[in-house]
Amino acid sequence: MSLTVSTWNINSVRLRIELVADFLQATRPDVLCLQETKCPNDAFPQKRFAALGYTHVALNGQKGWHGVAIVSRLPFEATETRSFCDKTDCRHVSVTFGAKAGLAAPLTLHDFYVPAGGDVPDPEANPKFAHKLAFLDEMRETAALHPADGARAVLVGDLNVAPLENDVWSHKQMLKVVSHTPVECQKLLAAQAAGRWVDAMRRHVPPEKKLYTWWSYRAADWAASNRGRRLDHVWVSPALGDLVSSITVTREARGWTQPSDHVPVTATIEV
DNA sequence: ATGGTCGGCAACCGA
Repeated sequence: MSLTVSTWNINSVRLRIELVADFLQATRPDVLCLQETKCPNDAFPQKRFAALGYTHVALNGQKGWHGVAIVSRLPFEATETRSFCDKTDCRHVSVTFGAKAGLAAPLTLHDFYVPAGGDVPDPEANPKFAHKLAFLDEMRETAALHPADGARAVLVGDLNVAPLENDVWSHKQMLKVVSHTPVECQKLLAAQAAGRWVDAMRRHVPPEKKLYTWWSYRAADWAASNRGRRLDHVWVSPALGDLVSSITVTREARGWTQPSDHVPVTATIEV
């Protein structure tokens, strides 16, 4: 069977619930992972998702900012949230699919929202950048993010780092801009390598080609200037490396009315 | 070289 998983930094799920509904009705992924829900769990628009067929929900939200959520048409065997850097920030939720979803073997899905890191790329001067680097180090060291041989796992989310040269509009001009500094890129790639994760988006779009999932709100004309970054990612364990049959970046979502600055990324996995 | 825009929540902070 095919499993379709979408990831989208929605920048307030309550403000943009109609955009989410439109996307779900058009794309019908089995699972949608959201970041920056900016919504406490008791205020999450769960009924709206249920009406769209997404009756299974795993939440890790808080008031005002951050927050992640997984909504699914398929039931979970288990859900989990993890905290990083000894903070209460809501930046991770994971679910495991299994027999209840019709899978012969379990599959774990992690949804991440990595700290943005502020403006100054110096951990001495900027505690937010220090937090981002520590978060990436902890991702690298976390045993739960090192799938065992043969295990089926997917890691998606807004990782807030565009690690490759063609993940940004200008590698040279972005070298000192938070999200593409060498230290962040190296730490993100180290976390990826430590878990033996496969970058599924770059399996489908060669690294020579520009690929973006985010465009700043500050551009006068985001589409014309096209100064994008690939901040959102889909990683799969080696067991799934050859089983991702499609990757779709819904670029047009950036042009919808009152959009998020991120667009959805959808992966189809032959499980 | 600089400033440009959002969202939450009610001042600015975080992105």
